[in-house]
This record gives sequence, C-alpha cells and structure tokens, in this order.
Amino acid sequence: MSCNNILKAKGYRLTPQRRVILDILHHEDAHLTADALYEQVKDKVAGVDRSTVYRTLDLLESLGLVVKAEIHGAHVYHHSEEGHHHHLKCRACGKVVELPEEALEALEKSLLEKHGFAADLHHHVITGLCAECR
Amino acid sequence: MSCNNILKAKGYRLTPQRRVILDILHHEDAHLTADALYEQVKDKVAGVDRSTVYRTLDLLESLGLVVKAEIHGAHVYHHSEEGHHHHLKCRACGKVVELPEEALEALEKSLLEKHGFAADLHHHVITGLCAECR
DNA sequence: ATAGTTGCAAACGCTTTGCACTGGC
DNA sequence: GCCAGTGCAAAGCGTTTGCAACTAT
Repeated sequence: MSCNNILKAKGYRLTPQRRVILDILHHEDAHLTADALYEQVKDKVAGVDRSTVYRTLDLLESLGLVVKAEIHGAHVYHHSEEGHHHHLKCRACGKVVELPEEALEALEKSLLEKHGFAADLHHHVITGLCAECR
Repeated sequence: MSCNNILKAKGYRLTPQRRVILDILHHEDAHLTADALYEQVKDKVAGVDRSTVYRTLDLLESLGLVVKAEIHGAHVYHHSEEGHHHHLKCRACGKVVELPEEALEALEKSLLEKHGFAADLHHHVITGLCAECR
C-alpha cells in the first residue's frame, strides 16, 4: 500500500503539502534534515511553513513511514520502505557508508541473550574513520 | 595525574568553579546533563552561570577529561577515567544499563576487517527495550 | 601585571505551540 | 459543513556569544 493510501486509511488528509513531502522523501536517497526538506518543499508549494514540515514529519514518523535518526546532534529523516540498514559515518571526511542489516545481527542476538535487551538496531549510525581517512 | 594538574600543566587556571565541576563529575556515577550539573554547581558556588558550566564542559571535553554522549537528543557528560563502556537505554522505562567495552569488540573488529572502517565504539548508546519492559 | 576566566545579558538555531483561517473529505 | 490541517507569529529550549569586570598565576 502506498503512503498516500496509508494516510487516507487512517483518516488523515492528503494535502498538497503532504503529497510534496512524501514525494521528496521517496525520490531522495539521502538522509534529509528538516531544514533541507523544507528548502525543497518551499520550491514546490508556495508559502509552506517550517512548522508544517515538522508536523508532517512527526506524523509520518508516528505512522512508521519515516525513520528519524541522529547524526552528530542533527536529526535526519529517511523514508522507511527500503529495508533496514545502518550507516558508517566518517568523522574526518563526513562520508556516509551504508551497511547492510546483517552486520549488526550478531550483536543484536548477543544483547538479547546476555542482557535480555531487545535493541532497536534498525537504523543505527556509527561514527569513526573510513578507510581513506585512517 | 589528577585533572587539576592536567589543567595547570596546560596553562589553564584552577578556579573555584572548575574545582567544583570536576569534583561533582568525579563523585557522580550517572551521566549528567549540562543542566543537572549546573543545578549541583549552583549549590556550591553562589552565582555561577550556565555559560560557565558549558564552557568548562567544552574545555574538559577538549582535554579528553570528559566524554560527551547523546541519549535521545539530550547531551550527557561523563568523566572519562573509568574506562570505556557502552549503554543500553530502554525506550519504555528510560532505564540505562551499563555494558562493558568487550560487548562491542567483535563488531568493531568486523567493521575494520570487512569495511576498513575504524569505528569510534567507546561510549556508545543503544536504544531498545529492557528485559522488564519487553 | 596580564592573560585566562567569569557573570551578565542578549542572541542563537532548531523546534514547538496557540490561534484563527482554510480546504479536504 | 465539519474538523483536520495550515500559515503566521510568538515562545520555547538548550546552547553560544560579546563584553566589561575580575582573579589566579
């Protein structure tokens, strides 16, 4: 089911602003900050307000359509359809490398077995130095 | 060498404010927010300002005497003498469980071998559900 | 003496809020 | 027509800054 239909099915309205925000999030691979998203929305919908972007992101996150993560104190948003994965962020060059979900499965399992802790390791960001910057 | 001496050795002054802040950080096991630290400092030094707490934390962090971490968008500070460790934070009850450094060593090693990525896994926070809240 | 350090007050950046108006359903 | 959703403006929060006064060395 498309995001649009999920919204409707839950009784939320499909406004032009939400349409555009969903559209951008789907065509954008990067992890957008609220501000970067606002800058793009602004070009397509005249007069949008930042608060609308924030409110929409909150809504989409609560519906599980968007994932919110944190990279160095900055909040980044990402649509959640493409399967879970993780990120390696280089603290020197800033490059972000994708990491498949399997990379953290062993850790997830051991935390559950040894500590009874069900970790949310679905969209994790790990900082460090990449191969080129070491 | 004590923190006090490290400060002096680098040409920084040992003011009453810094003395108190260092004292609290050493006698406090928890991870303090800047605000929580300020509240404690306030009781010992009349008229301290928040900016002094922030400036001192920045200084101590830059000297490596204090570690700054992030839990759900809140910055927490922690003195760095007690060896590296990690945290499991329960998203339901908020409880924070300590995790020994070894728990992430296997992951660190595999990231280095498979991706050439030297991860900063020294004070990591993992969110999830603890044993009681699952 | 003199640079490092402080308190004050003001500004900051990001995010949230209250409100009356608008527009999707 | 109803009520969810919007733009606007203002406030909120944690943090940073410029500056004149102070003080540890």
